[in-house]
Amino acid sequence: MRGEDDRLNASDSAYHALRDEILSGVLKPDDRLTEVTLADRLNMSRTPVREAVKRLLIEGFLTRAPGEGLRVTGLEPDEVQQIFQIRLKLESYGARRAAEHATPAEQDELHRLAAVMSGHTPPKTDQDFDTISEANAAFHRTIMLAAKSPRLGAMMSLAINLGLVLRTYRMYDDHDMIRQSRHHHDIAEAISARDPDWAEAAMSSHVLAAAAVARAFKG
Amino acid sequence: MRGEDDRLNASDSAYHALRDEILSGVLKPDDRLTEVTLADRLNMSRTPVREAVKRLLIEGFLTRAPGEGLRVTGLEPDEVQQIFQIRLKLESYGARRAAEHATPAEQDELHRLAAVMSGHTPPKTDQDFDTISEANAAFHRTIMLAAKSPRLGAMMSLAINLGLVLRTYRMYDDHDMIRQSRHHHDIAEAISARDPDWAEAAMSSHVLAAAAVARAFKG
DNA sequence: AGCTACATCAATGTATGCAAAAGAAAAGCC
DNA sequence: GGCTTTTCTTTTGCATACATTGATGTAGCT
Repeated sequence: MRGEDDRLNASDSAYHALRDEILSGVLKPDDRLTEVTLADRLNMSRTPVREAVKRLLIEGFLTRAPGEGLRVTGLEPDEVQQIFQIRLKLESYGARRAAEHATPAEQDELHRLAAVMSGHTPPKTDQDFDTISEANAAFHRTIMLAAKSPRLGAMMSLAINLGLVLRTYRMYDDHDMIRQSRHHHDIAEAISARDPDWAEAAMSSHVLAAAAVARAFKG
Repeated sequence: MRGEDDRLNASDSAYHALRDEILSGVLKPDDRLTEVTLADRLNMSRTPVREAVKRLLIEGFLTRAPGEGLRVTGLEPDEVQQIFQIRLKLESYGARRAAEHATPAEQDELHRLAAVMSGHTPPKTDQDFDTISEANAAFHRTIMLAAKSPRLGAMMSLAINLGLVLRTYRMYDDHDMIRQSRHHHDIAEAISARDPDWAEAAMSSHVLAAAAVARAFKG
């Protein structure tokens, strides 16, 4: 899943490149951008850049000033918590539905991913971090698929994109990551037990814990 | 807000045209489409159609079959209820935030819109229907604005688009519409009272009532 | 006859050129 | 000198041509 930018089409790689630059802070809030500028920077024509920009506009990462160009949307401190609130509601609903609709294969996959995560937790190397990060993303994606709701899927992918703002795992210390890993096991078990209430509560707890970490984090 | 298709750019009007055709059933689920076909039908080039299609893909109204073209996404009966569940969670959160952040002007606007609705309820003419429908949309949009959260706004606009599936007001009888109108007054009052719990509960009640109507509706 | 390889076609992806809208700056008018 | 008008520039919107990809079918070989 990494280093395959070549295999992606230009439109998608433009989208990811821009989003990463926004999230990582290379493009700072209130920076003025223009489609041609971006196309030059990414060595491609305006067309794919345009598509990427349009998507980022819809998702709220960019805003277009009428006659002036594009601006990176600033992220108020309060907004991080709002994003967690939205994820809380959508993901806990997703977990509930997953408990109702997950196939055996999906249940196994969730347990496997949870095991991968705990196997590398607490992380010792950057490699561990990458593995965990990927397994984490796959875990949540699998739950979304198991929820068997294309519409919810569309919403969640947006919310998860927003959630990427917090991909800075530097916020998490060892204790936090161990807890997070345990939560994933809880969620997988709740889904295997086909217990929607448990799955919803476990996911809520998981998201709220992450929100608390983010709230406590300074710097 | 009506009859101004001319003032919209091609890309947006393509989006609305296609979405309306999907929602109204002109384009039926599993219909096979192609970008050129659509461009011809709408008398424009592929470029704006492409943008519209991409957005509809993101929103889940269309899906792209790898080597085959585009398909209109079918709407399982269960999915209508799922959409209501999503709206329930997002809109009640929006109402909560609106109660915390609405300006006096926004509060007045909500009361005004609620009054417009009840003034035309129960509707006697198609004109009344249009007025109500518009005031209803404006009401929910105002709450979204009052919530003062661009990210939530992005999510809600997606959810509200999904909610358009239910714009068929034919489901509602007079009794339902009177109740709906009363709910809007409740919500406006809760927000004016700056009572987040009340606002959230009132909005939940409102959405769940609509979900119940949809569930009971056959044909 | 069955399989492989190549040709062909349909659909999407990308580049580029031109048109239109919106601001900003400069020139003319009062 | 201040205000209006015009033009120039910047940025986005749209169309068209070309490239690429993947599917289908057909011919040739075994």
